[in-house]
Amino acid sequence: MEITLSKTRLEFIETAGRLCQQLGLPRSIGQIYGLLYLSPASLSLDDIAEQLSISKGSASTGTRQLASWQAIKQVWVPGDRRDYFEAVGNLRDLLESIYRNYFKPKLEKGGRKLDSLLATLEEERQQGTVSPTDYAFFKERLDNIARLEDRISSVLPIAEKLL
Amino acid sequence: MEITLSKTRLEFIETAGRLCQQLGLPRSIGQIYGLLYLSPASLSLDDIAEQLSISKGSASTGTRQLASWQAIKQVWVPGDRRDYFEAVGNLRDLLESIYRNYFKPKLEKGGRKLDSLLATLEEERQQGTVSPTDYAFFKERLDNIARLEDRISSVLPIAEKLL
DNA sequence: TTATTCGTTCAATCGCAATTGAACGATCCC
DNA sequence: GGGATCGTTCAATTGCGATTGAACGAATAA
Repeated sequence: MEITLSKTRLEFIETAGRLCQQLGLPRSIGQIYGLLYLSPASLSLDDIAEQLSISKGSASTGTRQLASWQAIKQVWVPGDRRDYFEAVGNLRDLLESIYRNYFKPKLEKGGRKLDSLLATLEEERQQGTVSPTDYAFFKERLDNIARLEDRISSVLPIAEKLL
Repeated sequence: MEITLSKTRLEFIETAGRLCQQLGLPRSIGQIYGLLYLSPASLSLDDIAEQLSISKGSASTGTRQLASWQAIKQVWVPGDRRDYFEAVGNLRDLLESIYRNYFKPKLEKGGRKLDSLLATLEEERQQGTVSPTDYAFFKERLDNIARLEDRISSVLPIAEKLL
């Protein structure tokens, strides 16, 4: 397959790559998604590696990551044993998937961590490791976080629906 | 000033540091905010550097960054020419500030980038660099992103208020 | 004035995670 | 069967950005 990327696609790929980088994700992942998002036809691993000038290893790792987030999907091309990929075009669904598979678990984990911190704090209070005034201060600040987390957890799904 | 950090504070600092790291921010910034958030008294630059075992340079850079986000504020201690810092306890306000100073500019910048991409696409269409079918495909996909961005821009402020 | 004590800056260093690329097993074709 | 073409893995490398620490200017104290 011999394709020259138009200027629009090149810029888009670059932007997507930088976006991922700023989010702390591998740049290649953004590039792969960007390439696929603006691809009328589905692409094989070798297509991706070639067009982006990245190693096949990176392409393999990146596509698997993206597929696990349901940002791209594997499509079967009859008569070809290669894996082909295409981007999930519905960004609304993608966002929903990211929330469910990424944010929500993180929030829940944060909540558990907070509970454990409050437990340690109680422990320290009983042992007298913290002064009563310090205890009161810590307790209030941790409770503040807990309250915010609860509100976020209840608002996010609503915001999701509003989209 | 000679303080021993309680277990609760130590764990909190560690957690805040890792949270920042996962968000692609310097770990030290999370640690500084964590330390200040659970500090009944305001702390000087040297206090921070010592308690966290980081260099004064890092402490200086980190505090300035956090102050620019209005996550911490400088407080004046009469008779002391050192800078003292304390965390802004109201996380609700902090979130609002982060949205206004960080997310919103990013969204606007993204919108401008998208406009420029659409412009190059039109250009390419006129030059005949892209086939009509490719053009249609690209156009639709880019428009999808634009629509999502618009919805996000209008929903986020609402979600903000719901918190 | 000189000597300290601040905070900041920035070149050098370091650490981490992304990326590479060769080796590998699996699958398909002949 | 053998050879070619897949995708995956993982140790080695690389690149980037966080961190350090010494140098610096400014402000204060002696």
